Amino acid sequence: METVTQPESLPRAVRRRARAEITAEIVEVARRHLSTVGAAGLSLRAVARELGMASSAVYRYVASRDDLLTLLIIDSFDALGAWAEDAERPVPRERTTDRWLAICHGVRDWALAHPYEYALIYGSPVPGYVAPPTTVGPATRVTALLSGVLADLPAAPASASDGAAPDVTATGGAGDGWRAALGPTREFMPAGLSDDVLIQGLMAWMLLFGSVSFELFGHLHQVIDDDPELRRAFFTEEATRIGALVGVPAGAA
Amino acid sequence: METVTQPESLPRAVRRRARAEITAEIVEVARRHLSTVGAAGLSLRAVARELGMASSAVYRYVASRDDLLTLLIIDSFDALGAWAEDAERPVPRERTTDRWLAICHGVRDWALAHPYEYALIYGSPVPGYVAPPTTVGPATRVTALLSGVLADLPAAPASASDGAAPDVTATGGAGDGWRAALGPTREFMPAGLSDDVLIQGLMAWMLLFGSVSFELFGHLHQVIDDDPELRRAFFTEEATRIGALVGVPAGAA
DNA sequence: TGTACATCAGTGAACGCGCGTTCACTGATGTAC
DNA sequence: TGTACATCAGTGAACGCGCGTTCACTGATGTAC
Repeated sequence: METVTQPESLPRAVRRRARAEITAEIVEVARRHLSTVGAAGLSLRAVARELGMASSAVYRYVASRDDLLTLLIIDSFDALGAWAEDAERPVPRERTTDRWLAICHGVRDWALAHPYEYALIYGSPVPGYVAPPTTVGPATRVTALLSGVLADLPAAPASASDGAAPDVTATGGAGDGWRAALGPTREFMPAGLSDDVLIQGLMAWMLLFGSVSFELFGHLHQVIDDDPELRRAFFTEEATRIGALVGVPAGAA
Repeated sequence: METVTQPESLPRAVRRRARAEITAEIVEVARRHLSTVGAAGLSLRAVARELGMASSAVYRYVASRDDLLTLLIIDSFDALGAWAEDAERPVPRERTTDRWLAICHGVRDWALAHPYEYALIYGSPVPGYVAPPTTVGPATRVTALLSGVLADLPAAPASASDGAAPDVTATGGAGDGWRAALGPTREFMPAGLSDDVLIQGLMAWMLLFGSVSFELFGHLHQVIDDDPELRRAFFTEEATRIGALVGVPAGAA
């Protein structure tokens, strides 16, 4: 009766599930610790202590401190991506401006609610830590959302038509090296997009995260009013203008 | 003969100079350590060790580890500011485009040459550390340079004339809160600038540092070609387009 | 010119702490014959 | 149904390390009378 490739015995499956649950609990506690102590101060022992287990026991679930960091990074990228997706989902597909704003605000709201996780993924690299390739997938979820909106724009996205600056395309003497630099981006983007669209898109992406980082890391202190409502209004205006850089119409859709 | 307010005895002055020299040496060593170990890992004991003095001796010069961090932060802002100033200085005043590019490249070059100092001032905040007001002055040097260029633009800076997107000024329904949020900025800028000019300037500023941060913190991996020359060309194009956002002409001046 | 005193850079030991990781082990649970 | 074996979560002690900060002190140098 036993087939040759019996898939997995039941007790083994139970154990595996338990493993996964405890690993999740470890990551969860680590995430909380991150919020008080930062990435560099994160300690396996402290996590174990809070979970009431011997520090050595954690090594059954996590290979090393760096491994735990990796789990946290993936988790954070995923949480941010999911949050932004949730923010966009209820908006009807044709309301591209509102979708764009929803995504931008989604990123900012998540960052404000999870400042240390945001700093973990968009702040200074942890010295001595190298992110493994496992982390790149989750990192692209927001990018995918943003370019999804651009793909749904009615007219030719950006280029000479709307808000974007068209006459800048030809560089002032510096040459065309920047076009070659776009190589890796072109791999991941739908074919046929002009260099101009690509670089404007990248700049919009960097400006979005640059703005959120500046706000979160305190560089808007004594620059933009501290009042949360005003900050939000300022960001809305910013996000609108960022959208305009890539052809998202500014007026209400 | 002795006047009432004798200014300072010579030996006291000598001692003071010695103090300043040793303090500078401590900061210098700390800066080097920063490059291998990051802000969170910076250790007074390690610095003392390298200087060949007892760890307790450092406390004659520096009140605490946080105090040393503050010195490093001020130092870094100053170094970045000086570097950018040096980059702009040789460019003739009327060549505004070249000045703009020189400043942008100055920021980037310094950041690439001093990644950990850059991360110290523009990366994640160090948990538990609060920057004292002493640090704000040096932090504004680059900003001053950038707005200096804008002030020298021939026509009305930005607004409806050139590359910037003019029709975005009126927001799509979100209201005018963002104008109020500009309050602190208006204090530090020459009077008479429109809200539009201010917000575009802020966005240019954030995009400049956002771009440098993204490159330095590894977010351009698999996005922009790794080749340093191509990266530089890409940044030149970016800086040109950032300038266009605030009315810096794109063509060769 | 000489002596009592003040200043102050630097020492070295100590306090009390936390860390990552390894290792031999116990003991419960499942597996194969 | 029963027994020998394998798996594996979890323990607790240990290794070897580094940290920030304090404190009583030495000893050179300058100062005031």
